[in-house]
Amino acid sequence: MLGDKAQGISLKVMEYTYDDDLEELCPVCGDKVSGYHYGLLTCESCKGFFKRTVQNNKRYTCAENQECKIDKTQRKRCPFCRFQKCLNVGMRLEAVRADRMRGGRNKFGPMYKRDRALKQQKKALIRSTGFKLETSSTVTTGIPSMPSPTLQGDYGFTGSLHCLPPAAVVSNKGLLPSSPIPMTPTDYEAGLYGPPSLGMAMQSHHHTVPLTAAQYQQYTTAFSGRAIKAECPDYTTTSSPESLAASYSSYPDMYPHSASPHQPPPHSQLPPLVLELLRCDPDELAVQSKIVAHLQQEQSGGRCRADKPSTFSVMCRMADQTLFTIVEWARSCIFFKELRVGDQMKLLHNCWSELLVLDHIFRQVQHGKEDSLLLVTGQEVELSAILSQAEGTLSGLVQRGQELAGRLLALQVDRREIACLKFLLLFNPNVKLLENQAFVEGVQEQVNGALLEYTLSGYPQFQEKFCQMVLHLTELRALSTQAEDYLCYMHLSGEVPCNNLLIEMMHAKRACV
DNA sequence: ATAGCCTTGAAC
DNA sequence: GTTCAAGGCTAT
Repeated sequence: MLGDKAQGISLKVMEYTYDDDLEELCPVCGDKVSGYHYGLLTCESCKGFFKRTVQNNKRYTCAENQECKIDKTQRKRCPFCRFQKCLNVGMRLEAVRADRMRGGRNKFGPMYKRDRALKQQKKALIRSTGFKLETSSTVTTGIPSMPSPTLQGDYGFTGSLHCLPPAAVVSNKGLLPSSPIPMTPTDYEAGLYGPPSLGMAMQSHHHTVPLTAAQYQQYTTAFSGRAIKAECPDYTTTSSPESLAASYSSYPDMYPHSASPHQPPPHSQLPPLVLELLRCDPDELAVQSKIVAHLQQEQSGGRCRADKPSTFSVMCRMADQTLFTIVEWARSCIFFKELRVGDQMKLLHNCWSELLVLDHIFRQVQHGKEDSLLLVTGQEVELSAILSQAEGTLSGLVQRGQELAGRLLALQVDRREIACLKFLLLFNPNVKLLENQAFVEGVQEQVNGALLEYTLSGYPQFQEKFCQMVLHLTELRALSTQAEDYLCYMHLSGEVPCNNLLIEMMHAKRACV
């Protein structure tokens, strides 16, 4: 068997053997793989199913618990769970063409090629060592790892993430749908390649199905057990102020914030714009589940270089994935999606680190514990563990973040306000060379107005709240600049994992300043 | 609606 | 010219 393989390789020279790929099983249903489809190797039927679903904008419901087993024999039974699984394993909506153009190649081509090369490499390594990579520790990395007994359990993605502390998995919105991704028995690693780069994500806007907010919600809903959409009126993405006003009068308060004991203002006090911005927010559990799934795949597949990735590199990958969800969020946002791609990129290049830091900070606000961090994966890590092992600059950054989180917690900043702050960071009128400067300024003003109105009516006992929050944005910006500098330094020292959207953003930003 | 097979066409 | 991942077609 091993001999046959080796011969196959030598005969086919260095060209990858297509048959090797086809040996794999479809990550959705376990059927025979027929090639790369919409981002990864899948079978013909799941390819067709995914295409039909996206093209025809189908909406399914699950008659059970949204956790139906999907295999070759049962895949027809629950299209909801099948589609959920398609998304969870990483099939890409963007690869379904909006214009239905046939033939040709898309932007995923190089990714497929890279994935093939990686698989090939890995197979060669397995052949030469006789082991599966997961159990071999022959290859080491130049990256100094920072092992810590307290951290290993939390950071180690080597096992499944069953080690998630229950408290961390439970959020204010419900439960994470059991184990995010049951990996197939084969060492499936379609998630190895990272998310498409920003350029790619942006370009795909022109040629593929743009992710509208409504679709986004539909898809994110598919991830989580909890349906946002089911709880709120279904209006289209370009809702008029009237329809907004009409719908929010009967709106349930779907975003209770858990961080503070303060009762958030009733929904009747929400300015329509605040409500709309809130609606753009992705479901945090959906995001969490997606990122966990991705990291898990990366971990199980990408073990070529190190058998225990360093804490820093794991953090980078988390941040990288978070950044990808932030880009996705922006792309689906009201106002933002009206902009030309050039402006979108300029705005994102300007504020990516601020959004990333705000995301982290608000997670800590919701977490509400001074002495531990809640990661985007839902894992909880003792602050002392981080501070004791992280190098000085990183410790400083973490602490500075904790201080800011503490101040926002004291301010009782709620989810609605964060939704506004994100827009204020995104629509920064100081960004140079914008094609549509006036529009960006207009959005900034509108959001400012809505936020002010919201804080005044929602927290009348606290007239200063708006000013305080905006002041904190200054500290947030300073913090994110410091974080960027640190990332740059680490990048130059060669300690940041490659193919990283973080680095791409950093370069893009530095190039245009 | 599903899934196997067919056609198409940009990248190589 | 070849590849192979898109979309299309059509029995089941």
